[in-house]
Amino acid sequence: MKWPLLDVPTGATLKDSRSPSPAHLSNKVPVVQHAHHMHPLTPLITYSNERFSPGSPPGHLSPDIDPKTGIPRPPHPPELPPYYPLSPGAVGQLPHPLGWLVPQQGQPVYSIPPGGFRHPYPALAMNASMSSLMSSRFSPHMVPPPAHGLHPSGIPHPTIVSPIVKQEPAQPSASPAATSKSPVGVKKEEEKKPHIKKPLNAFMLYMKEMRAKVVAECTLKESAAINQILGRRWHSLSREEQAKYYELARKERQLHSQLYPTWSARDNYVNRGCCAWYRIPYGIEDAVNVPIQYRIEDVVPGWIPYGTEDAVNGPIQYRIEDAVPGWIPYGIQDAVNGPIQYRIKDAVPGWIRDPGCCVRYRALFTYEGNSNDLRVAGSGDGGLEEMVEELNSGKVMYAFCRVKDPNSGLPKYVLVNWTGEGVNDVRKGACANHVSTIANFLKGAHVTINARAEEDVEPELIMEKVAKASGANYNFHKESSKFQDSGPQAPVGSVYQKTNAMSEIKRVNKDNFWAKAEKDEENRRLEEKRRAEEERQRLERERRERELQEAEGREQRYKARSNEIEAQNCPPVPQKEQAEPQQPKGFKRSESVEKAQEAASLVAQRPVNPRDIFKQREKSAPADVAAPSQPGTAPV
DNA sequence: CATCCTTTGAAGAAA
DNA sequence: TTTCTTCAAAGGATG
Repeated sequence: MKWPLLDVPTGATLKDSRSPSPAHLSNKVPVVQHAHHMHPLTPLITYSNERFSPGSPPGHLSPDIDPKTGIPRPPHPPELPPYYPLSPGAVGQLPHPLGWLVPQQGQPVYSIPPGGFRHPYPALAMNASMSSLMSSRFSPHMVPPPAHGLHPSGIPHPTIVSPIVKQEPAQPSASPAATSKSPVGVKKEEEKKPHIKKPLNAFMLYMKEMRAKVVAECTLKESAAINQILGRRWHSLSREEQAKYYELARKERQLHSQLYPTWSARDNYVNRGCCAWYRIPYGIEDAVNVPIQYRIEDVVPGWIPYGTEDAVNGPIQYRIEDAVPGWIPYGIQDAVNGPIQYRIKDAVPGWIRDPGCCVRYRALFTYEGNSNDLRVAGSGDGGLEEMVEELNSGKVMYAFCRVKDPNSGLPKYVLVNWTGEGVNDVRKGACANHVSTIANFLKGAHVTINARAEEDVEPELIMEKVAKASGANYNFHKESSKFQDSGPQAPVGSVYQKTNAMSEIKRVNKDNFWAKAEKDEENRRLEEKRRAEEERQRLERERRERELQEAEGREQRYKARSNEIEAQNCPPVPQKEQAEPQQPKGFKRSESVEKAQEAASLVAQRPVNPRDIFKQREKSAPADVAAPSQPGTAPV
């Protein structure tokens, strides 16, 4: 889902928190972006199956000969390998694998960002090779820190990229110049604050190494398709083969944490910190002075969009005079009282389903004096107990509180219509007419409770009702006896006595008038609730249908692409489920005795003889050969 | 030109 | 503790 309202003019564009990073918010800044074949962490050494064995020091950490280049490599401390793999397919395009020996060609590991970090190796003893590296390439103390994340060699370091890619959308300093991709603008930004990338995980390392190979082997160039192939290949790798990438990833993380001890993955989040969830410019300044930014075409004079939109009615706007710094209105308001506001830090980024979803805390509403103006009397993070304490026996109040459904564990919202015992009857009657308005106003409520005394709002009682409302664990013994006497009391039978209408009316008028009125009101509320529920279900149904259609579309696209991948005659993807004879040449799983045993056990569990499968495949081979000419019919 | 797509795994936040 | 979200890379496809 996109934010239709929020197009920040400075270029510090907002994004949906659930969608991938926009390119300009991620790392695709040409001036600092490394070539795709460059590993972020010094791609100096190629992976080699023969030379790496998990559990023992990696082969490349000892002095040996690079099988590809024939050039000897120096030793390295095993606990801190500064060298990282190089994509084999990219060897020819890259700086020499031993570039670190040749100034201007190699890249260091994470360079020291300007502004300074702590010593990159706080806990490491420096051996001879290490010290030589440090003196020539690593020491931030001896070499002036490179500006804007550039290595002293002049080669931009891939791990540190322009800060603009991750800047907060609402940064006042985000000038248009800084957001352009001009080298000058980027450079300036980089000088201010570098962006340290995440260390690559095992799969990313694998992907980096294998991508070029896969691309070379098939005609598909689209990365998404290549990634699918790589993902399948990754799963087909043996544990030993994967282990080396996990090990490399582990070392990468270790090195990263040593170089950037204060770095956190959260630093790269577009929205940082709990109080910064809601980075949506909402038209007023919050406590940290986020500037006013919203799309001009969404502005109605005198009104401000608050960052979300109703699926049906478009942007929800609220009056400027109702804005309260640090607070965001739900966008729902009645005719008189203006919007209910909630704290920015309580906002859920991305969307607002209903008011209840936004209320991560309880809220209490009451009237302003004797007027009908509703105001927020209090709010907080406490539960029902705290809420009960704040109910005033001299006031009419409405409490909205989130609780946890004891059956499902899901959040439920409770609306308490509170009429204090000390409220005079005239006021009671007047406010009784507001109940339905309130119920409509706070649509998210799953349970509504009409209370006059503290015993009506016992947390246990409320939770019982919540449990009942969820439909599970229903226990009629727990049913309140409140309304039991309103049903037919007399037994049906020979002793049945005809009801005297007049006396009944009299009795009702005298004794049960208020009870009846309350019951009528209750019924009305139930009816409204039912309608609201129907509406909700309708919307939910529509949403499901929409999602279903989208899913079908995706499925079709996926199938089409899969067919295309097959039709492209890409390198076969070894499947663990397939019989051993199907394994492509060079696949080294059989090298592992453990794997062979595992495979044997799998074969033994098969109800069908793999040999038969193989024979069947042989028989159907001619048909398969014809498949590429008909991509649409190719097996997925 | 900006964004999406697509993969897995690590980290952090939220439930 | 479990679940969800974000971001790492890549570059063609898409709007």
